[in-house]
Amino acid sequence: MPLSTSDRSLVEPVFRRLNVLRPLSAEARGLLEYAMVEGLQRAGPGEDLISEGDPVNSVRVVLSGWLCRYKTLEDGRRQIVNFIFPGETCDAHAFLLSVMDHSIATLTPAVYAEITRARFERLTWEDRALAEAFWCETLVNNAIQREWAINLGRRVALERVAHLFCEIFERLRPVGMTDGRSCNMPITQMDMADATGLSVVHLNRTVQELRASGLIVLRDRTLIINDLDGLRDAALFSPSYLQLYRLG
Amino acid sequence: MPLSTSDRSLVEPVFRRLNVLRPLSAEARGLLEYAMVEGLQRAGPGEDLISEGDPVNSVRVVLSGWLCRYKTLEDGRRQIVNFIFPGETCDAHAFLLSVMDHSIATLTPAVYAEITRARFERLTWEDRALAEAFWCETLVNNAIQREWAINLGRRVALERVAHLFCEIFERLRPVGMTDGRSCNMPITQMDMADATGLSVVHLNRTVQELRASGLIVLRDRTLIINDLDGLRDAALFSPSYLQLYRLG
DNA sequence: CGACGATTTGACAGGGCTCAAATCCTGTGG
DNA sequence: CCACAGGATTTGAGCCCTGTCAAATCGTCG
Repeated sequence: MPLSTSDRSLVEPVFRRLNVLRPLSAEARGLLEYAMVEGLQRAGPGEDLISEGDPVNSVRVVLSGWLCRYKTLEDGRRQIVNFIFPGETCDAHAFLLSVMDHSIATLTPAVYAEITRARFERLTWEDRALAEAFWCETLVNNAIQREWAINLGRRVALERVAHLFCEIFERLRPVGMTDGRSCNMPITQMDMADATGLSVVHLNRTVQELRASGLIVLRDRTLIINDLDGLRDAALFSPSYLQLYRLG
Repeated sequence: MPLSTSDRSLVEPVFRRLNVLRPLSAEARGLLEYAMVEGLQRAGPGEDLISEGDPVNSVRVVLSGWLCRYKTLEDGRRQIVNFIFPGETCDAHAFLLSVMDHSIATLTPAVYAEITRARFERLTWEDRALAEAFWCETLVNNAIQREWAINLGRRVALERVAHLFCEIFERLRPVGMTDGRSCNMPITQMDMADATGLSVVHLNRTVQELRASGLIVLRDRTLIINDLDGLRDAALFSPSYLQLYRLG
């Protein structure tokens, strides 16, 4: 199957990301690209791609749209435990365990590539750098998860929300989804509340406080960071856990 | 080097744990045991084994004692993001990234085995089940981290502390460190506070509330769970994320 | 016995939640 | 093009959960 230009630009975020973690050979890129284009899928907003308790039989690579990992309590309380942005992989290795411990849902319309477990294992078996790149992704995810723990456990509301904005911005940047000091912010305040462990009402008031301080503008599904250093200070944000730069 | 009986019993928790994740061959067990016994180390309580920002050049397997992963904010606020119990591995694959994003410290005196990166990679290269077992450990850690996110973000103090006790108990059980409905609890309330994102004062009051409800006894560094089902209900605890049982 | 850390208690303040309602936005159908 | 519906955002009021500060008590170890 020949690749169209639009397919190429669609899969580009994936390689941008993986390349930061491990330099990939042209062959590896070709094989992965081919596998992804064959498994292209679309989903609307608010769809569960996979739910807690489901067995895992494939790997999904997000090409466009925002997704989240979340868990819920019996009484409906929901916590978004991480976001998944274009170029990132859900569950690169989740099939090693028996079932999902959490759910994955789209927050916006999304395009992703679904690769069967067998095919994914063949790909990573044949190319060590590719395998390591995917493992590094999992490890970075782990690090993000830890940062979220301190965010939820030890930062106050204003710091938490500021930190969320810093993280989103820095994670979107390497895949080319920021524009100077602004980026798209296609999720609802409800989603932000569930990501920061706050109530919607208080999240809203906290966002207004950040607006009033002049650090950000959040309007029309767009986030503008007027003062990145200021926002970082307010958030006690230090991006090293994101492993944004080429490793040693 | 012939192994003494005491060495054997020391490394037993490691194999109990790994065997749940992947059945290991006698050869793999032998090689790993040998590597561990060669790298035995001791640490006192409250020692950092490795700190945020440090490069990683070895893998540590905990044989006895309790450790924690933690992060701190500039102003000193600390969040324990996970515990490490006997039989568990710190950083099985952290060397794939450049530096530690968090610190690891002992909460009690501890014995652990330090295996160089090269040796660890040789071991896991030669035995696929062993490699997968270690990867599964990392994935389970990931799942625990996610559960902590919902604990910190969406459970109230009483639920959080109850959940912490449930998790500790269930993680100690498979390595034989529980005794009926009780287990050792060698950490301070300060540590529990930093693990649950509460202040020490409020943690203390919450523990008293759990005591008053008759669900637990916590005294003399020992936790007795009088009513495990009741404690689980109070915690909204569901242990599946711990992957305690043999997979597929 | 003294010292120091851990636990506990008290008093008080405030950050964040809940409930409720108003307003704004967006997409849809007439 | 306008009316309307439903969701998202915003505002208000009141309360309570949790944090802070300070001091007392308990425990342990030298």
